[in-house]
Amino acid sequence: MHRWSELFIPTLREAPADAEVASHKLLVRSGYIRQLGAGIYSFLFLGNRATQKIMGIVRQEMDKIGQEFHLPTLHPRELWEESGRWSVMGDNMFRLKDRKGADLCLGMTHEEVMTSIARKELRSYKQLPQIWYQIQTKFRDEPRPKSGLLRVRQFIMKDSYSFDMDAAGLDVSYLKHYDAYCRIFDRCGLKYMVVEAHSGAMGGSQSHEFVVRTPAGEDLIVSCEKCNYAANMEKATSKVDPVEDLKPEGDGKPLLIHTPGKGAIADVAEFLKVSPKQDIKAVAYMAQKPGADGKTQEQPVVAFLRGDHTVNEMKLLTLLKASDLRTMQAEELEKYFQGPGGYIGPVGLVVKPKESLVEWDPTKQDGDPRSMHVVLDEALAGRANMICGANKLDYHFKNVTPGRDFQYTVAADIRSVNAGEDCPNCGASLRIDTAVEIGHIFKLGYKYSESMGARVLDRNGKEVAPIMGSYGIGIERILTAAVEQSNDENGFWLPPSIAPFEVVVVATNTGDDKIRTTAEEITRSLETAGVEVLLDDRDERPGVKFKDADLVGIPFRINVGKKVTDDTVEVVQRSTRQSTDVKIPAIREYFQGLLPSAR
RNA sequence: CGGGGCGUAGCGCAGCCUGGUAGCGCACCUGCCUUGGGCGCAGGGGGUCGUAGGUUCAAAUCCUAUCGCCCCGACCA
Repeated sequence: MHRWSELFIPTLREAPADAEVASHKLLVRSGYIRQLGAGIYSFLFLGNRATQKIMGIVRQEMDKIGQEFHLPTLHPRELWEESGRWSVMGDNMFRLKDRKGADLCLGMTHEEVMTSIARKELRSYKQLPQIWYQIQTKFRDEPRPKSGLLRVRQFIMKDSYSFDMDAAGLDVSYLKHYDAYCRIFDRCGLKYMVVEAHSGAMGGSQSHEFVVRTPAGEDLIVSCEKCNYAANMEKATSKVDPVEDLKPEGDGKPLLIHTPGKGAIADVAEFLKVSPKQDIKAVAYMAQKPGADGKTQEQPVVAFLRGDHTVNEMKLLTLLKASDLRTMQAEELEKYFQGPGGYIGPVGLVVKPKESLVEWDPTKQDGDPRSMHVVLDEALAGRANMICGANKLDYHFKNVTPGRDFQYTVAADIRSVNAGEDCPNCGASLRIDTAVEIGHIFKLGYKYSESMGARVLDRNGKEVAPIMGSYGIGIERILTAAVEQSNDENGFWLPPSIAPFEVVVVATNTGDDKIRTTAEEITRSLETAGVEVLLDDRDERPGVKFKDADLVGIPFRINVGKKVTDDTVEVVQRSTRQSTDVKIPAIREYFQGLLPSAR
């Protein structure tokens, strides 16, 4: 029997001053967690019970599709060099040396370890497919840990990896995960969304994020008000609203006009009495990518968008197969555009051919040192007679038509979606919300199997690399998201499936023998019926116990009080505050009817 | 890494500007009292004022350095 009087449940009347988001304040106040350092938390009794229950659900559902391993946290440098991520991960990876001076790191994720097992052991197509998973602590040296458990440097993650013979097999493994994740998050009682996600500059073809909407979240999610379209900001698109082009002036050729001091889109548009939608916005970058020698390679890129749109740098990175972007310095603008910032434009540039996007080799010069990638946002395709910078201080062009007056390397979707734009599927309005990412599934492709030399023989005796997927779930984030979605000023309530206890029995007056013994009997009776019960038998005033019961996330409370003389107790549902009188002999049956559906 | 803020008892804070006995609320301990929403009364314990150096007769307070934590931004396959 779990007696509150004998347990360590350090509840606080006030939240720590440095807690900002609801889940952080409440998890600390309720005695679930305590902070040890920036982004490092201890889980106390209640917190541990909740996370253990979450892991139990994850394990049950994952066991239906895969096999659980337990892999090392400590990884040798050589392993990560094989995949190239020893350098790619940069400062986000915790690194250390052993006594002999050998480099090690703490695992951020386990593609390398899993692949190293696969390459040693998997020999034949007959052994595939495989799905291997683990529930393990991961380490990431976040530049800025924040928001309690939402962004931390050490956290528990369920991560799994699939190995298949071909893309069709990967589809099956991917779908198995998709379904398992839905079951897991359903069972955890979360109101989640599945969104299309950016699949990364490192390759990979398809990806979904599982997210929970909350103001505390850091992900931006675009979703349709009407249909089921949903995607994260890095991936989302919208229908381009039609714009009526300006009429050509003069002979219709680009016309140089004096626009003194009007370097910003808004100023130019106002000066010329047109909408920013008639302007071409230019953003010039140096795209970066680590070279084979570990040094950063750079090449120039300019993006052209409609004046009222903004660049989605993640889309641009993906398009360019680059790892980083930085905006051009003044002298670089001068070099490539012969013009100052605010007045750069597409006319007269030296455009790299489309093939150069695939052959990412900035060291290879194609004659003209001014040549660069010119990326046109698709919203500009088909437009005519636009306004743009003339690559000359205080001058713009009118009458500029893409394709006629300037060429470009490629036209693609590189803009960010704005709230209220039209859904690409159904045309209804799009909304943007913040959300917490709780799970991510990802088609990896051949990146790791190829770079690390995993090979199996196919049916024809030919050696092929297995195709991989990787799939993650943040255990603590499930708890955090659950708290974020169900709390008030008095505390929070968890679904019974992940709450540390399903019921808290409050003996309102422990000085009263009848009340105390009845509370104990009810607790024992429910426990034998398989209900997880916490008995609050502390010698405290009722108010103290009610406040604590409201605080600590337990979904049901039984008040054992004066009504025992009537053979009656109150059952209070934390989420609604609804109280029901139940006869004591019927209490067990009452919860047996209530809980299974709520679990 | 850039900008801002904060380190004083377990938690929340005051004191610092203007140097001189370290304080308040909650929590904790003892006793009494009370028992349906953090009850009341009385008594009590607990702090090298983040750390190191400096200035001074004297430093929580002024100066310097350093460490830690929080927030905004950058960053976040």
